[in-house]
Amino acid sequence: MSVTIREVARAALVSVATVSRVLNGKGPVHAETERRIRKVAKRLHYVPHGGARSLITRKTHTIGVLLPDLYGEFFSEVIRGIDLCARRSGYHVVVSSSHSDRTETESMFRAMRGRVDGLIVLYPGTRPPVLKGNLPDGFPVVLLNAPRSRSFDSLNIDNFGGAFAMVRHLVSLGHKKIAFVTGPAENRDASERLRGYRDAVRACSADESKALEVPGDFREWAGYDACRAIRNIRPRPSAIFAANDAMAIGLLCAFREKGIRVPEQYAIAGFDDIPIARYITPPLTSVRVPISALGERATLRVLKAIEDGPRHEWREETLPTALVIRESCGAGARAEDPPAGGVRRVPSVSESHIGKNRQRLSG
Amino acid sequence: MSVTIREVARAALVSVATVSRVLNGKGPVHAETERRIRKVAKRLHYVPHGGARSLITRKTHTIGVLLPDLYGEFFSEVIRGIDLCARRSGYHVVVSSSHSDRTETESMFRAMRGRVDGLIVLYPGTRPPVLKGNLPDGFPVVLLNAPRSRSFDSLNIDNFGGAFAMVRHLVSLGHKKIAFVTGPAENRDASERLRGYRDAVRACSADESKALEVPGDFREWAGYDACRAIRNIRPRPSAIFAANDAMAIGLLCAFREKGIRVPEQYAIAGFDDIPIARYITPPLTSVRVPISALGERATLRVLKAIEDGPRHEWREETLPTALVIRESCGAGARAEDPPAGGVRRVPSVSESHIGKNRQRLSG
DNA sequence: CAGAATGCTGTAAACGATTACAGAAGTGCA
DNA sequence: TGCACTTCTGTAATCGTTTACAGCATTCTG
Repeated sequence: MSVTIREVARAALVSVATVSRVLNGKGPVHAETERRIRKVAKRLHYVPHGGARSLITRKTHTIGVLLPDLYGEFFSEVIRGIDLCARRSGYHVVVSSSHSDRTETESMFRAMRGRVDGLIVLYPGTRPPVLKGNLPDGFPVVLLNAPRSRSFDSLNIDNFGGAFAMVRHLVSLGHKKIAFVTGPAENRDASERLRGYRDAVRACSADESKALEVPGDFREWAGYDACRAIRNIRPRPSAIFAANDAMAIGLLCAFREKGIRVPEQYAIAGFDDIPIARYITPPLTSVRVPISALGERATLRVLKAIEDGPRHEWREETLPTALVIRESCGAGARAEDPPAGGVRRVPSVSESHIGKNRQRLSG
Repeated sequence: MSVTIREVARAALVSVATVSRVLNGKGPVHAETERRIRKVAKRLHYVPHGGARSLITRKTHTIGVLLPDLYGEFFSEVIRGIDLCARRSGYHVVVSSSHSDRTETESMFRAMRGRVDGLIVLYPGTRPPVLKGNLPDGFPVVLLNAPRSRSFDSLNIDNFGGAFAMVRHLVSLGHKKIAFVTGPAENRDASERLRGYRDAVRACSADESKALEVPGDFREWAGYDACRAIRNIRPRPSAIFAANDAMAIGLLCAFREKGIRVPEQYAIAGFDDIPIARYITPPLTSVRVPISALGERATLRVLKAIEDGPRHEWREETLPTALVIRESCGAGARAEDPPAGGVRRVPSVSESHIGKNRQRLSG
């Protein structure tokens, strides 16, 4: 069906070795022969078979990314970070997403064998998929968002610290009763943020109470829904910290419908600092998360693991988050926000690249 | 380095053929032998080499997706559609993203050879990358968002129709002067939406004027920025149609800061109907785009092309968009919006699955 | 009991590339 | 002319699988 190196060789009246040499630019080849081979290859639309090639070279120059079934901005942003970083080192990236259960993820590990040189794996929930046994021993893997492990590189975002800092900030504004809208129970980001909230409430001697914790699931409507539950809390909280921006936005929407003023009646804060956070009403106080930096760091580590081979040493790393204060919590620091059109991200290696070529397509 | 089928065979005291037969479940193998082989394979952490396997079977059971350097919700949503659909047919999906220039994209085509059975390609700009010559002849390819072509399957979203319908709607509300905030010039969605706007303005005999077209680039701050330009337009428009929701949100933000009321002073409409569109202030009138359906259709077509082989016939298809009317344009149809937590998407094959397993992770 | 059918296993040839090695042809030098 | 060296090219092994074919036991059938 598709043309092979052998057919090119035959048409150019040379051996496959010579064709290979020309196409890879190694070994001396007569100029005239080279010209002829290139012409034939182009005419026949010859494209080398990557699988066959990597079989013998034992290199795919590709790294794989395994993601759970997630959505939203995070997805594209982390892949962007990975992609840009990998490309700088001449690597391709393949992504496989939407793995909801263990079996699926494990089958994906196996499918990656022989197709990638290393793997970046974003942990889906609390239960880790089985890595050993589904990958060759010593295969380079970087775990994102994973509990600490002795046998793999791992990389985390400081969800705990971000949540802690936000609560401390709210307390510093005079809030004593701070409600918290949680994320989904099985989600690690969510549970770390909850932990940060709880520890900070205790540390800052704000009011502790299970009644202040309202269940959510990271989606807009969960925040919208939480409105009712929050208004029933007695004594009444003065601030609400949502475990992510989407829920904070849902909450704002519900308050507006009820005629409740933010931040006058309730201070509201989110987490993630998604791009629109500063454009909504009122601009949302949030915690900035270095998503594309996460992708970059992960890539650097997996490339290093590939380079180091079996002598690679596993490490754990945590990326810091940062408070972004806007009007929704009443601190009204609109001036601190970078000007429209300016930098609105944490500095990162790719900062200068961002916004140069990327385009928004249908949202 | 990593264990091969030969080592498993040696350790289990059988031939490679028998190991292969056991692991693929074909051919009769003595129960005792099978047990032994499985045990050894597990003990040695044997994972078959996908490249080698597909070399001989001529099947990768994988489809590739090539995306330009884009971001936002669209990215994850289209991949989701593809992934779910592919999985139902037992296919894996690999994505390669962030290709900004032609050379890069073409090198990616070549890298995919021998690693995927078919390709879904989202067109980056107006200039198509060269497909022939970078892929074997007759390779199954589905083009997304591409100009009509005789030699490939192609799939489009009805940007033109959506924009047209929105303008007609605004006119029906009594607006005569409708400003339009454009997307980036090289973007095809953007230019189709602009074309829809222009044609509709003419068809509905609203006021035509180049002055009503304000340049944008699909990002929030472009909408924010457009505020100034729009306020300088004389005579003053009464409605503003932004080429996507992100810009509409930026615009809303700028108006709020200036104390300008929406929809009283300006009616505003967006395009895409991103999830938060209904949660902002005021809820945003928009055009719903069947993103994941786009992914699904594309997958079905590429799978069909793979199945059909050389006898496959190329087709072109356009997916409809739909008006979603909310408060930002003054038609105040809040009641038409589905209730919070309910279905908020166009029906699609995967509708029932959505929201079951997906999780939002850090935004 | 002969011959066929069945069940299990091994040998070896692919798949499409890369590359070590060797050989052929040409050149330079004594 | 003979030898070494360079330049170019071809042969064949190799990567890790799958699978057609063959071979050997064993069981069935008439």
